[in-house]
This record gives sequence, structure tokens and C-alpha cells, in this order.
Amino acid sequence: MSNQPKNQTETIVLTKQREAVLQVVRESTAHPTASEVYEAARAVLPSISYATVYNSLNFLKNAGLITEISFASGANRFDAITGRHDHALCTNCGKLVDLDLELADELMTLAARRSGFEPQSIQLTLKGLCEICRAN
Amino acid sequence: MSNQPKNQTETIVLTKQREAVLQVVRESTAHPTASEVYEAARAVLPSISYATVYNSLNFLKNAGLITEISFASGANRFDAITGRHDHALCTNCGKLVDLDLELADELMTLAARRSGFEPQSIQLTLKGLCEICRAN
DNA sequence: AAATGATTTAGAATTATTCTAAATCGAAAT
DNA sequence: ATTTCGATTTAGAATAATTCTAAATCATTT
Repeated sequence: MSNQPKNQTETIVLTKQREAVLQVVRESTAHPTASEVYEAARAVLPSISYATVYNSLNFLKNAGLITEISFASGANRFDAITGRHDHALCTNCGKLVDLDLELADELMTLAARRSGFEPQSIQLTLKGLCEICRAN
Repeated sequence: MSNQPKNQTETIVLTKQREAVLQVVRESTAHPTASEVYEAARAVLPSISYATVYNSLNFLKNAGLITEISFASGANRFDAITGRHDHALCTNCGKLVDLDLELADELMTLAARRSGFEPQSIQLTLKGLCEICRAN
């Protein structure tokens, strides 16, 4: 999720479970979900448990070896402001703030061209620490 | 989620449940989750059920009166490409494609300045129809 | 070989969301 | 005013995603 791994300074120990999970994510081009990783990892390591897959994904994420693509943890949010706009999300307290960065139209066109998609909407989220959490 | 309401042409019927849900979302500045909407709506309409809150949120979303802020439906995804990059997500089949739009650094700085956040990462997602789904 | 700390396992618990079927509601027709 | 009919709501079950817990296992050091 973040680009700054949390345990950079700690030694990275890759158990065979963590290696299997890493290998699965690396070999997949389709951005697998945790449950897809679990299925694929079982082909390599039949005794691996669901919890270990989640633990390993978290470990590898903190070690900076993989990335989690998500919006926020937990539930989706709703917004009465329906015009296009962006958000900033505090990774510590979960606070979500509206933001307008303009340049969305050109960006959407560019992204659509690059991806070959027919565009519907574009969404930009800054993740970081809000002013209050920063003080701690 | 999309900027294009799905039932523009149909008549928008606001029952008292839908009105209560809409009012809650409108009056909240904090981008409430479905369960927060449920709690707040019960203050107005004590008999409202969880399912109705979800139904109403969906209805209002399709009517273009509110927006859902989320990444994708269902589970989070994992990615072995750890460098910063963007994604295009097919709203029909769920396919997720990597994309690089550069301009991230300036954008992150701008977003950080506007929001007052200490930036950690920035994530841009184009939602639309992939080439295959477009053909249908 | 014993001790220690970290990791894994199985499964329960929790949280978020969707589904189902019966009950209710409101508008239109009688 | 009553009946009819389709849409909506309700309660609760079902499903899905994720986290938690406690016991078992593993690897490393002593």
C-alpha cells in the first residue's frame, strides 16, 4: 500500500511459506486476490493455511517485496459530492478528505489511450498522514 | 463510482427510507460507511433495516445522487511490481491492468500541499470498460 | 538434547455485503 | 372505499473477506 516498507532495517526471513506466496504473486500477471493466492500456493505447499497466506502477504508487503492494491481497509465510503474529485486518506486514523486536483480530464484521456479502456471515471487517492496523526 | 448514472431516464422515486439515507450522506462530512449510514438513519427512521440501507445506497448511486468511494468490489489485490504505478480497472469483468502515467511526483506534492497531509503514496485508478467488454 | 522465540496451523470470530422470502406500502383501477 | 399489483422494505440467513486466538511446529542457539 505504502511505498515505504515498514521493516526496512529488520532482516527479511523468507520461510518456505513466504517464498511460495511471493512466487505466486510474482508469477501472476492478473493481480491476484488473497484467496487466489491461497489456491495457487496450495499447489506448491498443500498444507499452507489461509491465515499464513494473509500473514505472508502482510509480511511481504511490509518488507517492500509486494504491494497491496486497495482503497482503504474495511468498508467502502459514500459521498454526497457527486462531481469528480479526489481524496486524501490518512493511513493512520482512516480520515478521508476531499480534494480537487483538476487535470483529471487530460489524465483520464491519457490513461484511456494507454490502457485501451473506454473511460468512465478516474480516481486519485493520496495516502499519507493527516495533520493530527503527523503530530504523534 | 462511475460518473454516469445508470437510470438517468427512469423516474427517481424517493421513498422515506431513501430520503433518510440521502439526508444522512448529505449531512455527513466524513464520508460515512454503510454501517455508519445505518446507525444515523435509524435515528430518523428507527425501523429501517440494514438491507434497505444497502438498497437505498445503491439506488441513490445509480440515480447519480451520491457516489461510492471504493477501489474494486470484493477483495483487495496484490502486485509484485512494487514501484509506483497506476491501474485501469474494468467495471464489467473486474480485470485490472497496470499503467504508468508518470507525473506522479508533482501530483503527490500538489495533493500533499492541498490536503496538509504528509504524503506516503499516490494511487490513480481509471475505471472503465476493457477492450473485450467494450465489444459487447 | 533442551530451551527459546518466531512461525504456522486450524478454526473460530468479526466485519462487510448480498440474497431470499414474506410482509407491507402506495398508487391505480374498480 | 376496496381490491389489485408492482415495488419496496423487513428480518434474518448466507456468503465473502479478513482478523484473531491458542496450540502445535520449526529453526536456531545453548
